Amino acid sequence: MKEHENEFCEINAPHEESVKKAKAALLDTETLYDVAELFKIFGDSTRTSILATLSAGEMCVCDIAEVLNLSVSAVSHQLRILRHNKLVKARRCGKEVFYSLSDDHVVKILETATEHVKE
Amino acid sequence: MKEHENEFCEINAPHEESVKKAKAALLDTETLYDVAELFKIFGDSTRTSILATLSAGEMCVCDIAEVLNLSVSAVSHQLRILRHNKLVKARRCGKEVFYSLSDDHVVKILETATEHVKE
DNA sequence: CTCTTGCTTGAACAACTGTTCAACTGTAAT
DNA sequence: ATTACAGTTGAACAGTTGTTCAAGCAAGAG
Repeated sequence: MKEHENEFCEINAPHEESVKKAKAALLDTETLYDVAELFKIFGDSTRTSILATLSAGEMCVCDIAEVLNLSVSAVSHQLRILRHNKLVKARRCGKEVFYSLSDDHVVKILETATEHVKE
Repeated sequence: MKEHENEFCEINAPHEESVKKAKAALLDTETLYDVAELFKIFGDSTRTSILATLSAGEMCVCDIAEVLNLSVSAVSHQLRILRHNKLVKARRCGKEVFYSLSDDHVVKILETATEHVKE
């Protein structure tokens, strides 16, 4: 990110205009970073599986692990990430902790992507 | 993924039903994997930046690098990934290679996520 | 209190990812 | 043919990520 100062396309002017336009239209770095960060959360099949499972309704950690054939620890670790990113919310009830989707957006995003994948 | 065979919630029946229901409603593993795979592509700020840049129109590698202040090599590597996942398409014109979004879906997905991030 | 169960957490480790660097290909101009 | 430029590619490296394991915490039962 430092030694390409002189690497302009030296061919023609149209490029300069194009570059200028693109730079102006570009979202701010922070927003792009946040968007990528959001996608990163969805970019793991364990997490998407957990989210898909929770779209059927509230469920405790142990049952999620059972449904997905994962260790309780692995599920808990991923739920922590989902929790911190406000994609799921937790509700303690005695010894159990029930998790559910914190937002309808989540379902929508998943559905859209699923459609896209299925073509 | 092997020593949690006996880790059922041993409290009550409702859980069993819940588990059964969730298992039935769950998308097949392959679809979930593909969805996660798609999100993984979007889950890197360099790639989302490239896609956002290309949403302004066709552009050559050198110019993308210029807009985003990245090395040509780094951009090329990421474009390769985007190309293989059919998110962008390439068009050679003399010495230059122009890239563009291969699908309006891409823009839509990015826009939706951006809205979500901006709350 | 102690014991058990449901869940969480930190450390360790392996697997993966993105960038850089250097070498290379393809195209056009001299 | 030689040179220059636009872009690609493979290897190497550092940084990140997800799982497992073991230890711990919280809450109800005895």
